[in-house]
Amino acid sequence: MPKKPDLLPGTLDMLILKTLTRAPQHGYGIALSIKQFSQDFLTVEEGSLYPALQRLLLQGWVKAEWKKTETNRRARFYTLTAAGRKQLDRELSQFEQMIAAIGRVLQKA
Amino acid sequence: MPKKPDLLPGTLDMLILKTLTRAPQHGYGIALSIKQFSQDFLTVEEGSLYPALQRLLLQGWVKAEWKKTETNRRARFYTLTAAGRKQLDRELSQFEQMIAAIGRVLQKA
DNA sequence: GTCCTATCCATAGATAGTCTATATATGTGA
DNA sequence: TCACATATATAGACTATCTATGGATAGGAC
Repeated sequence: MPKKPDLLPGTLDMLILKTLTRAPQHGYGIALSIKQFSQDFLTVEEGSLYPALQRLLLQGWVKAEWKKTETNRRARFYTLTAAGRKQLDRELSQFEQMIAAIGRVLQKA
Repeated sequence: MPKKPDLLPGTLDMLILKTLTRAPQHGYGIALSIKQFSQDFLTVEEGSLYPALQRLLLQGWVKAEWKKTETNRRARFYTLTAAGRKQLDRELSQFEQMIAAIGRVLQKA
C-alpha cells in the first residue's frame, strides 16, 4: 500500500506564499496554517519547509526577521515582499492552467 | 524568467493510465494523446515517458506487446491491466482530494 | 537513389524537490 | 525535574522529471 503523499510536488512555494498573504508568520506557524486550512490533508515536513523558505529568501520573494512570538519564544518571521506577491500571482495562474489541462486529459470518454 | 514546467510532478502515471483507458497505445502515441487532450499545454518528454512506462510495467499496471502500427511501423503497444484500472481509480481519488485540499489553502480571505 | 522529416524506442546523467532522520534549544505546566 | 509543544535547521536518501543523446525505419521530396 503506497503511502499517501504529504504534498503535490511543485506546489509548496505557492502554498507558503499564499499563507503569508494572510499575515507574516514563522516557519512552524506556516506549517500549522497549511495543515489547518487544508483540514489536515496537507502536512509540510520540516525537511521540506525550511529548504523552501531558503529558496524563497534567496529569490527575494520573502524577507525574514527574528522576533518574539506571542508566547515569548524566539522565532523567525517571514513577510511577503512585493516581488513575492507577483510571483504568487504567476504561480497561481500557472497552477490553474496546469490543473485545467490535467482535467482535460482526465475527462470522461 | 523561469521555464514553465511541462508537467505537474507526480501526475504522469495517472495521465498515462487514463490515456490507456481510451485505447491501447504505444509510447509515442501516449505522448501525443496527452498533448492533444491537454490542448498543447502538457508535454511529455521521452526521458519522462519511458521510465514511467517501465515503472507501470514493473507494477503490473500495464502490459506491453510489440505490434505494427497502422502506418506499418513496429511499436510497443501498452494495455491497461485490471490492477492498472484500480490503481488509476486510487490515483484519481487521491488527486482530487489533493487538489481540493490545495484549493482550501488558496481560497480568498 | 538519396535526403529529409516524422515516427518510434530507449538510456545516461543532471537536476530539483520532497521525505526521513536527526540535532539543538526553550517556555510552560504537572 | 520531567514531559511536551514549540521552534529552527541540516544531511542524506529517494523519487521523478528534464536534458541530451543515440539508434532505427517508413514515406515523401528532389
